[in-house]
Amino acid sequence: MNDAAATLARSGPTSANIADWIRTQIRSSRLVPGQRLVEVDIIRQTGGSRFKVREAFQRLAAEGLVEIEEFRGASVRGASEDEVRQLYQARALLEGMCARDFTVRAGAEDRKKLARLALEMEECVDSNSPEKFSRLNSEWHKLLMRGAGNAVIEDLVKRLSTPVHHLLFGTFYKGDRLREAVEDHRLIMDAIEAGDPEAAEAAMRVHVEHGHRFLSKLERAVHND
Amino acid sequence: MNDAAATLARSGPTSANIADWIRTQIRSSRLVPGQRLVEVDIIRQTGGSRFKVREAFQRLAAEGLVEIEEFRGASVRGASEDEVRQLYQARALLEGMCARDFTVRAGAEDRKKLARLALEMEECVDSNSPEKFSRLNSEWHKLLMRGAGNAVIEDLVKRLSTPVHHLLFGTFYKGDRLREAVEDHRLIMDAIEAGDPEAAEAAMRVHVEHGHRFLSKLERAVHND
DNA sequence: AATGACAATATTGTTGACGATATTGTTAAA
DNA sequence: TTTAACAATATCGTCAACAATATTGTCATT
Repeated sequence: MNDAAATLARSGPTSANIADWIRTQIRSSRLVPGQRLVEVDIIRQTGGSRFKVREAFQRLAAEGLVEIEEFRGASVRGASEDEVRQLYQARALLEGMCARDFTVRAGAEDRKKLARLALEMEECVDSNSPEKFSRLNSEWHKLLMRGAGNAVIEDLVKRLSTPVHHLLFGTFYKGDRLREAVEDHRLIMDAIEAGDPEAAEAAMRVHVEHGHRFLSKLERAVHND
Repeated sequence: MNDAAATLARSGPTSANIADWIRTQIRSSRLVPGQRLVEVDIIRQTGGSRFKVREAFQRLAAEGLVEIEEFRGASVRGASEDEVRQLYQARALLEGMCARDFTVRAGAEDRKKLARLALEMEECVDSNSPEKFSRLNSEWHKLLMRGAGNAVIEDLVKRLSTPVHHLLFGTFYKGDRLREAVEDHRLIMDAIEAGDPEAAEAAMRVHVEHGHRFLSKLERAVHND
């Protein structure tokens, strides 16, 4: 039994576990922006103590995911359209840099793994399995950043991504978007394999910008319900 | 009396105040990497309650500024050479983008303010006042990002900067570095005033990279003591 | 029925006490 | 003198009770 499991067994989830749980709820839009996070509810659903729940709130507040008001507790913070734009611009720059670095610096194993992930994702389009695609996609982006030797950037991008991913879950991934993403990935992989860092960076920027556009369209569609 | 002051008066500093205080201590290297942050000490020095101090720790941990180990509490987290490299690369990209956006989007007042700040900083070189220079410099960078309409990026860059600024304080700012920075700023201002966003972005990247080199030199010098 | 004052409840903020763990100091044996 | 075992202290993690505030419900008045 590892440490985490041991801790879990003797005294319920840790504050980090609870924070993760909340993050997941937000990403899957079981918790929507503006919604209040009542301590007792979280306690019931996670089994954590009140103290740990509050610690989790603090961490999430520092990440900008929730907002804490005096005597009103924590609530899910939504991002405005302009904030989303800035976040995606930042991502485009940072991931673009990673694509460039990966082209130059990555080891042989990471290159192979990245190619294999891309292939698996292509298969997901045919078999129409958006959840698997979503998971592989996260893996792919993470591997690209870490393989480029930029773990700090990876962490940063993760933080940037959380507050806007509440729409990109499960059934929302339609066939068109999947095909577009696969096409983008192929361009990036080609550039990497050709050893062309400039092209890899440019292609990655385009890819992230595509994601932004797709999200904007989605939000407009939801808004016009 | 504003809200913050009122709160302060009736019940001591808030957890955000304490977090700020700790951040300042770290930046001014009164707290150095590896050093443990003993709760009682912080309580004595800030007047906050233990609960609030711990909340502050959680926030700082989420920002990556301190590390929390079980039963050993919080300690200041130092950045490795490679982490510093990644942080500066991210800054170069993000601030470069802001310089570009400022050139295109900034209002007339912000442009004027930015130019005035740059002038004041030039005077600081002659009068040899590094603390004032440092303050104005922060102002200048902040204004550039906010004037570009990228407040989220500004916040992000602030977080990126904190863990590495412990050396760039007070007397470390030598005349050479000041002159170099002023020269960089002048190039950036020229590009902005000429309405050349590409040049502004490029000049800003160079400027940040200069800052990185300077810091590296400093660390090597300190290390060889 | 609509509105405002007031009470009841729900929720959060704060404090203090207690147990758990790490760190330091002490002593005795090799 | 050095080291290992043990005790003492310092520090941290957790919890439960209480205080402060917000929210909701009720009732009388218009």
